[in-house]
Amino acid sequence: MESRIDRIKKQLHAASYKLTPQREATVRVLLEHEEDHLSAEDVYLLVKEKAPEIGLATVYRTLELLNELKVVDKINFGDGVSRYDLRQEGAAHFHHHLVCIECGAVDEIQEDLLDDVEAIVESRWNFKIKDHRLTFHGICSRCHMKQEEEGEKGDLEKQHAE
Amino acid sequence: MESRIDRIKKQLHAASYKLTPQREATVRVLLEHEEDHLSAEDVYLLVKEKAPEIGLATVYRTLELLNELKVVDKINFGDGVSRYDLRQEGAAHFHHHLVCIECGAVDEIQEDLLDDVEAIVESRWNFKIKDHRLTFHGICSRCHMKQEEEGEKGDLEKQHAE
DNA sequence: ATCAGTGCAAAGAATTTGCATCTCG
DNA sequence: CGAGATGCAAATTCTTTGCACTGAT
Repeated sequence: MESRIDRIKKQLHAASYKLTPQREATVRVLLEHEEDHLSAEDVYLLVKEKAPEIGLATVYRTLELLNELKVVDKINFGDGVSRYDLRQEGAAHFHHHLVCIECGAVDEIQEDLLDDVEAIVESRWNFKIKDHRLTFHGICSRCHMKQEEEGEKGDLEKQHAE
Repeated sequence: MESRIDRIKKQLHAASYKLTPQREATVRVLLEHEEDHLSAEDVYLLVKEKAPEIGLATVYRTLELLNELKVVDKINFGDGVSRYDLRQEGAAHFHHHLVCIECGAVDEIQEDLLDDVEAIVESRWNFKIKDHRLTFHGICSRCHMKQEEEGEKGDLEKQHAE
């Protein structure tokens, strides 16, 4: 069976780029941290564990390249750094994110859910959609549960607190 | 009738901030360029026309403040700079954007359209949504039309081109 | 008089670029 | 071999911060 990395290799070759050890190491890190929304610096530190000679500039150049090839998507959650997220194989569109405003966790939604909305936008605004970015900001299930626990405690403590 | 700027003034005061001339000038620029997705630098240059002594740092500080007060939303279209978009008065959620990958134009969608999707996300992922960011990337109606015109020309020119 | 707000310049952080050197195809 | 890729350091770009000063209440 053809591995994920082999297919990425082919994509590089198809666009006449070389598969250098540095690029391979970078891709492997991305594959091993698929759900982690790594920044360039994060990727750099992880790649460095296996290929210590690599430079940060190379990581930036590789991520930029992978972004062009649509192997990764560059995303920005508003915290000053770009993050790089592997695109699901065969996914027509980019997946969505749930950003928790309490704990900062970022979860992924692979389901598209936007078909209806996109149909409306395409027809009503006459806009040919090629891709999308959808992020929800709110309270994740974990923080939600935590708050409920504290809420129970809070009921008892209310008399003492300010 | 109470003006938009008066209401922003009240919001500032409610949070015990002053509406200084610099802040007022900044807000006015935002009001006058409501659809323009200005960067901090853009705002700075525009404010400078009316209040030449203002410093860039003050603009950054004001925009940050307005962002905290939810008067503006800070957005990022992936071009390295943050942009600041006035929130519609009374809008529960942030509006959406259409970014044209041909000409770079950014149009706004004030309609929410996400009610159904949000209901699904809230129940299926148990995530309490507080806000969202939705951007579509594609070809805007203007570029679309332009391309069709060129397409017609193209049919005639095809024999000559590479 | 106080204290938030300001302007300026310097600092900081993220990313890009120039260039000599190396290496994949 | 030779174009493309790399590593390093310097340069850029965007944004934040320190600090002395100003201006309202």
